[in-house]
Amino acid sequence: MVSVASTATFSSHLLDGICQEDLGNIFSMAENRNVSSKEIIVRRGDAAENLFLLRRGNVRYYRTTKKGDDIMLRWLVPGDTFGLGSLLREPPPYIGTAEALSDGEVMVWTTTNIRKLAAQYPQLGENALKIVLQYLKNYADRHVGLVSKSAEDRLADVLLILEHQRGHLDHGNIELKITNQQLSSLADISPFTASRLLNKWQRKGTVSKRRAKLVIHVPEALVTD
Amino acid sequence: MVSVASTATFSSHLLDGICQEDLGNIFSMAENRNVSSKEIIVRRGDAAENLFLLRRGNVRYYRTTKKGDDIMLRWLVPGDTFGLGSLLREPPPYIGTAEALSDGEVMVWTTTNIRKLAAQYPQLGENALKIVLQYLKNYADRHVGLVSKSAEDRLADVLLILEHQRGHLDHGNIELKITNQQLSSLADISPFTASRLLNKWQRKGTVSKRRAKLVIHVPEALVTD
DNA sequence: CGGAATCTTGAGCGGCTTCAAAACCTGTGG
DNA sequence: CCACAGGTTTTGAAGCCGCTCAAGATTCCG
Repeated sequence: MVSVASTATFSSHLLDGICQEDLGNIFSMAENRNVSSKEIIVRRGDAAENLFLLRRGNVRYYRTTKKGDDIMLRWLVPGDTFGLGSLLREPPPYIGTAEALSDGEVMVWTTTNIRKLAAQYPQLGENALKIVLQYLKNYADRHVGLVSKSAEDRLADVLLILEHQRGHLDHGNIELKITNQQLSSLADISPFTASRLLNKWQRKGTVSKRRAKLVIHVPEALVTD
Repeated sequence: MVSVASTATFSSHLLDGICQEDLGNIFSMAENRNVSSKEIIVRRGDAAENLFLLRRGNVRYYRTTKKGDDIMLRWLVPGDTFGLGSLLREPPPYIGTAEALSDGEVMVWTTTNIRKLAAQYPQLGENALKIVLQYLKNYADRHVGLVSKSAEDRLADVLLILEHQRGHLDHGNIELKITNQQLSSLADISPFTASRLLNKWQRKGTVSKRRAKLVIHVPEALVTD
């Protein structure tokens, strides 16, 4: 079957420690859905009735302030999970809105199905808890950075995280499709400051930045700690 | 038995939906420990080998920046839980440091014991996930506030949260034992700004603030949304 | 080629922080 | 009972980091 072949190379922390057979069963309960660029996948405030596993493409998970500004809570890459509230008996609202940034694919489980699976495979619940705790740590880090680091350091941190998420293939030089606007939203700075900083680094040869295209040449130069 | 009597009036989201009998079993696996003011209960970075349930007293959960400033991640009240990483097979490090702010009591489970219990009572694991997701939402809220609201609005939010945590008995006028320093650390502002704002509110009769003593007279006046 | 999105650059400014110094509270021990 | 020491709070003045705003340049794509 096609799905078996495609799952062979696929990894997600949600499925850590689950054997091939069980995976088949778990996948069979999911719907595979294609999403197109700019599509809203879930909306903040709606009940988390689905669990999503991103398989292809990028998704931004964000909230909008009363003033109308977007704050990106998370830049999602293949293997990432969202909608974990769906594992609870009474799913709480989604914390943010998920928007596809490119065409992509997601696996989708309903609350009912994922809860059945979690009962059958306790590892699933454990993985979910692990992922949420990881998210929690990420928030704490970001928060500490926001009140104690400079705009420059925060943007540098974001770049390193993005590179890391891409699964640092041999040493930088991966092209990321991301705008200054989006970078600034991840670093909690203004797009203008982001532009100035990226240019500074570009002049030093640390990065290349062109319209929605970022390449990190010398990640080491961005390490601040 | 003393413990039965004392548990009767006790509630924590960690134990939601668990019947009296099972509670007895769960409690019997815990150690009851007294903590004294200023005692460090867990330290950031150590493996989360224990699950804690606060029964009496207050605890601050915080991190320290490289510059040496403390950032309070959370103000813990009776019923609150920390060290949820202990539920995982390989406990991750504690995200912050927990320090008792007064004499108090905690229940403590070891990883081994709490995992046995979670296997026996799936509700425990579900509650844990629910709590962590709640924490996640709190972080998102705080983060959005930090980048989009004024210092004044953030401090007002903190005051309302503290009041809410105290289980808003009929309408304000509860005395909270908290310093300006601690308030400012929760609101992500400087102690000087906190002092100025609290004085302003005091002049209007909204709050009373004396050395480490806060009373909120008119919570409504603090609502910003 | 036209138009929309993205990025750049400069100048001005503003909300908080920082720093210093003093006043104030509160528990303690002589 | 008083005085002292520690922690807490106040107040003012100065400064700065990064935001805001405006205008234009650039890139991409249909």
